[in-house]
Amino acid sequence: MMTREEALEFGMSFPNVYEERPFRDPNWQLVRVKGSKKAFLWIYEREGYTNLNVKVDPEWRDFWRNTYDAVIAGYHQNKEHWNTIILDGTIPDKEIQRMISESYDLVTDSPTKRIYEAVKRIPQGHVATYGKIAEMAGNPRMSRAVGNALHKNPDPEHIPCFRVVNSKGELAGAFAFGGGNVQKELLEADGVEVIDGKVNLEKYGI
DNA sequence: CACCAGGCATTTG
DNA sequence: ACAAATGCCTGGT
Repeated sequence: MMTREEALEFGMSFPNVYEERPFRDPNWQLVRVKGSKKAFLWIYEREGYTNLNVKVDPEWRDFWRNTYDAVIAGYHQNKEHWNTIILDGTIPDKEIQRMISESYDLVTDSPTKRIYEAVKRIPQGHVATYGKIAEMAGNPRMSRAVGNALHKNPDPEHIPCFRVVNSKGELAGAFAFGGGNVQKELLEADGVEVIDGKVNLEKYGI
């Protein structure tokens, strides 16, 4: 059964988080995301059990509450978006970890993040247009935001923005990718033909 | 407030 | 008929 210490350790294992006890009552402990300061895991003792508050998609909220007796509406929080997990040993640790992970995903969710996730989903040997990425990220009309997001790609190692081209199949200018032919070389290494600074969207688009 | 590695519908020439 | 220019959309910095 998961203990208070293990729950905290799991919460702290996510990127960009910190722990805090912002209330008068030191029993209440929060794990928050740096920057936004949004909390995704609350830890406290109540009625002899360690409780966890986690954010939950309203669509799944009742699923969890119905599946486990030890999951109830968020104590001391907005019942629409929060659940409380009572650590009484009746829920498998894996399921608790899943709820905490989903809570983290919810508070770190943003159009920018979805854009990066969409870019990661472009298969090797294929390309996507800015508009396509916008659509995959949830809003077909935010293609401009896609360009902005890719401009400051925080993790080129895992976010293959070289697979993104404009609606005509043209590559980005020399100002991007730190060199004139870098994107072309990356695409060719990927198995994508580049002719005249363009790729054939019929053939390589997704 | 004014930028952007875009895209679309619409207007202009 | 066509290409080019314009305006607005979008979201994050």
